[in-house]
Amino acid sequence: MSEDRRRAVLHAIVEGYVSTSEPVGSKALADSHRLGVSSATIRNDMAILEEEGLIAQPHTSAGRIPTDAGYRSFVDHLAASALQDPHKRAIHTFLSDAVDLNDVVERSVRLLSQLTRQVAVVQYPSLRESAVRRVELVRIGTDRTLVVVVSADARVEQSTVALGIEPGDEEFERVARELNEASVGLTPAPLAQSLERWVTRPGQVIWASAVADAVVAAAKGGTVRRVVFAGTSNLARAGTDFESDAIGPILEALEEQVVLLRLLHEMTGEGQDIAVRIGAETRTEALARTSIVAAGYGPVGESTSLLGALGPTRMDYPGTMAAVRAVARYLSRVVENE
Amino acid sequence: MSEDRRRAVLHAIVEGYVSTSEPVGSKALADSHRLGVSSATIRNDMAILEEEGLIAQPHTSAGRIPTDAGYRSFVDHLAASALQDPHKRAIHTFLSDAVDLNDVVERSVRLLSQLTRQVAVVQYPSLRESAVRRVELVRIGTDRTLVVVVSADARVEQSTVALGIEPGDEEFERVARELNEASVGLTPAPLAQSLERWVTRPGQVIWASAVADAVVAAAKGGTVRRVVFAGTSNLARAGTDFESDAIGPILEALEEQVVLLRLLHEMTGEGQDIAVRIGAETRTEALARTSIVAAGYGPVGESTSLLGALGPTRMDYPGTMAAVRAVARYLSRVVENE
DNA sequence: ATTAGCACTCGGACCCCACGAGTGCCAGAC
DNA sequence: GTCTGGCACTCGTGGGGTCCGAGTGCTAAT
Repeated sequence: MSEDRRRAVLHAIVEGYVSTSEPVGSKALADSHRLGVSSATIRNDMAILEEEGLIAQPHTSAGRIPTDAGYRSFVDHLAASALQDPHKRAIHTFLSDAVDLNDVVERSVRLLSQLTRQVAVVQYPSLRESAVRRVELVRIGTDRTLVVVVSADARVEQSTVALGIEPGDEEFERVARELNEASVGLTPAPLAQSLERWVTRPGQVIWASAVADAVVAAAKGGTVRRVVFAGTSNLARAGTDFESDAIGPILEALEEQVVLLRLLHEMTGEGQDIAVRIGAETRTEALARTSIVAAGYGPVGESTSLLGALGPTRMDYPGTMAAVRAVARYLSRVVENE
Repeated sequence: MSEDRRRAVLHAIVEGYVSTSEPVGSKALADSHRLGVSSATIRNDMAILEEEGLIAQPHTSAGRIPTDAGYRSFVDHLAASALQDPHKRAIHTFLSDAVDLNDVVERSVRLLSQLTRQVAVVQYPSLRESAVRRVELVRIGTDRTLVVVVSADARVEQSTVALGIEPGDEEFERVARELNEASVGLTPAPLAQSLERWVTRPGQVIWASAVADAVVAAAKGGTVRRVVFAGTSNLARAGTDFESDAIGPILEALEEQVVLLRLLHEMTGEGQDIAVRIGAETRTEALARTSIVAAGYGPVGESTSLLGALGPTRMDYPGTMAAVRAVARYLSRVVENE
């Protein structure tokens, strides 16, 4: 059956093009990849692959390069490959002595960018719902206050609130105390109810609701779901065939966190443990020549946050996927324990 | 005296080259810049400027471009120019509704990158010494704890500490209470003494010193002095004459925060309100073709933190300096009030 | 179904040359 | 002494033409 060989040819083309970044011809394939057939046969297969839209030739007298669809077929028929041992060790030593959540995320993103030699992206984890441990009000100026919420799972959220009026010190202290009494030990849902009651108490100060809203928001953990990235220099590395005018839009898209977030979010709706978007599949003008490999991570069962790697369409998919998978797995474990 | 005119010629060359990114010739200068002299005279001046090492020609039959020394002379003889009004308004609207310190820094760095159309860099502010308002211990796992220090000036620092043993709940609560008693209301210096006494109390638990160290460190505000940047896409913008292989090293240098920190630090040791490093003056291989404009900011009198803009040597120095100065000033005021 | 052979295509490298921007210098004017 | 007009010279850029060879598609043979 030539079906299998055609797939082998496609694989060989992808691998060849990825490693050399030059179109690969039928002769080169016949020589190096010991497929057991002659170049003429390969040419026939190539003609079919081209008809199917999986490969293309930049110009008549050149070899073939994979199309987006070609890469797609390649990754779809890829068996999960394991990460190399030295890399595994790197993950361990790199992440094991992180001091807090920020640090974990920061280290992860750097690590991932080094392993993949691509741009790495890590979304801050959304920890699961947990009870409020303490609420702290700190006065700023005369009519504003900082609200700090410490949750039982060691998260600290803060935000500032404008009070509208200038409460006396005594009133301020009293409200802070009452607020704690109404909040401590509660998870978001009951917390919201409890504070609702607290705010509507007869004689309650008018700035209570502003503060209560801030506490609820902080407890939901949800301020903004930030994304950090690292390894942008890999975009300009020799071997990535980006022109300098192609790099600009990519960097813009990265800084435009909204775009990334939307994209990552779309990608995990799909159920698999790891998702790949190739070229135009990103449906983003600036990223038309890039691919993204993303995986979810988080406590077992609910992988609620995302991380991934972004690089040229012509990337090492197996290696990148292995690295992303490995880091996601490790990070899940870390988040679990925190 | 031709001295003045030579300087005018240099200025004109810098301005011309900055705006067109093409070497400027004597004829073009005579025509456009109405210096009142003919191209021949300008040629003579150019010959002298070239001897002085302020300008150079890429090849024999091309115009002149400024050397690093030329730019240096240009900025040294620059009168401080004011920022355009619309930009001033932009600063105000952009920064006025930031919610917390993180947000302020984040917004500042974006703003600065937009104003200058360069890569903007902002170092996190080091707030002045202030008293500890509250210390919170939150248990993580069995033998680790999160230490949260809230200071009177609305800063929140956190770090995790390994305890070495697994204290009982009751012991844990007691230590937390005592720790607060020994800490609240103190500024770093007396705090250190107080905690020293506390740790050496007879019968004190052995993990007290680890926690105390963390509190002192947090109170000093000093964890890590992070640097954030934005606008990296400006490096690849059309008009910056960076090749894509020049961009890589620059991005690397940016991610390598150490390099930036050292550089920024060097720059403010010099006393002026604003410092400029041009090309090779950065003494950093990767940044040989870039310039940095930096200013300190912080509470009046002590501008302890830094921000700046980084771009190609061929940058708009007056505009960039005005923007950096303006943002630094505004940020100082914000930090002052927080 | 595979292979050997062959004519054909076309992009890239190379060379050559003309063009013109820009220079340096000199002799003359103010 | 300073500036200017003029002129010969330099050299990088870009257009046009040619050659080369990698790689192809097709056909006939196995």
